[in-house]
Amino acid sequence: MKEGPDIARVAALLGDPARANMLTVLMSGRALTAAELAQEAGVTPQTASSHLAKLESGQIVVPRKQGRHRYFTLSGPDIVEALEVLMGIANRVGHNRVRTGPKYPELRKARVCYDHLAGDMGVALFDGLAKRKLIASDVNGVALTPAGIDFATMFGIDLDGLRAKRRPLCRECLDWSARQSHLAGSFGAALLDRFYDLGWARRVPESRIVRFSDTGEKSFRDLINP
Amino acid sequence: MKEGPDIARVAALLGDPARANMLTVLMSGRALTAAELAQEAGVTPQTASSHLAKLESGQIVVPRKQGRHRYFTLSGPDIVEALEVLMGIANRVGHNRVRTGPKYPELRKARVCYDHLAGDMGVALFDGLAKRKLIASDVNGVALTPAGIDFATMFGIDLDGLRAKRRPLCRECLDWSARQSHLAGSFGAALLDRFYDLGWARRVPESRIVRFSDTGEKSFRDLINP
DNA sequence: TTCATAGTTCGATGCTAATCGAAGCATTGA
DNA sequence: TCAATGCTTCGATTAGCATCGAACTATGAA
Repeated sequence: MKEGPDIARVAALLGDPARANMLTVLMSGRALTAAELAQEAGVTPQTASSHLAKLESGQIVVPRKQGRHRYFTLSGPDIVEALEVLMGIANRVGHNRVRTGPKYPELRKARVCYDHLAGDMGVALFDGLAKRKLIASDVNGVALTPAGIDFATMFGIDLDGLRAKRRPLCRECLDWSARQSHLAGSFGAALLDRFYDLGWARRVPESRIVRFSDTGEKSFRDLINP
Repeated sequence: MKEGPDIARVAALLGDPARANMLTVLMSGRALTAAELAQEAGVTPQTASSHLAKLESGQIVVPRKQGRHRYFTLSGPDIVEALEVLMGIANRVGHNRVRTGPKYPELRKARVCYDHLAGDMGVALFDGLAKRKLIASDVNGVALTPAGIDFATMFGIDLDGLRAKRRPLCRECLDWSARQSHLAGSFGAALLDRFYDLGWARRVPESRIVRFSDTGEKSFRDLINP
């Protein structure tokens, strides 16, 4: 008997097309109902129920009841990270499900990864913050520098409020499409919320795509490369 | 039909106990034969052959023939990263295969992750280098600072030789046991080789455990926290 | 040349898991 | 109170996959 973590059990939970579809759509960070997940997965509610029971038992998703609705979310950012890494591998080895249309390039450009910005613009954000020395390495991956703290305050982000949460301010997340890192963590999430608030970007409904306006993208570029 | 990378196919490849055992042992960075992998996986050579064919077809492992032996290695560092992330999840959700004995704590303390140091000491290494400002964030995660370049030279590492290789000098790798990052990349690998050369540490045969001598561990602690 | 070893292929077996129709339970709205 | 909706459970069906004994192929040593 081998010792250590049983990765086969976790991987097997992710390794079914229906469950993978559910988890992928949950990467948007939004809670979804069992019926919605069934539809996204392309299976009947009975089948979806069976899959969700497995995911819940394996602590991959967390349920929450509200009347007769049952909402599900991913159980932690490590699930998002696993899915991103697996997407990167699938992309490299050519296991892609391709449908002609504009959405795929848009997903690569800017999308939500759980609650923060991913895609080429997410990577550019990370790069720009590092180049401006607003973030730097530490044992948790990345942390805000003193200059970064000033910047956050000037940019309208309540750092004290973020620190009150039980999650790291900054965390590095591997971006499958760019094969580089973007910024996760509560600060990363707050930045994306701020872009929404400023009107620079908005979520495309029923999708993980984040669409920047022309002026929003210009402001974004100015922010990371003044 | 959903567009994008087909993570279910990749995850399914990892989601079989026999295949997961093979991949885990390949995380040591060494090439292993089909017979060795069969033994590690606890299956017959026929079964191992079948599994290896799937892993090869899915570009998870790369084969190399040498006489009548067929050696296998992991196809890239992203596979290592995927396995580490899955181990982290398995650890968090309690999917552990536990065997009483000394090895598990030793695996957590110091082990090889493909070709670099992982475990608590790997995380301490990362932390120490960051605190000494020898590494810093950049778009690829981490990079050597100018002070870090000086340090590497003084420590006996041929950076020019490393740069000649087609892989990043520094890369961040999530450590499942510590839930923090350790240092991968060619520089990370060179550091571990240097620890071996200096006699500070050695590989435990047939295992991923890296065992530091008492004086070696003291030198290591002095290095990261002078 | 012959024998031993490494590894693969073939075919059979058995098990697991995904699927859904039918039925049932819990909750909400009329 | 009753009907509608969301969701789960039950049971049957089917497909896929892991397993290994037997046989085969390729390579190396005697």
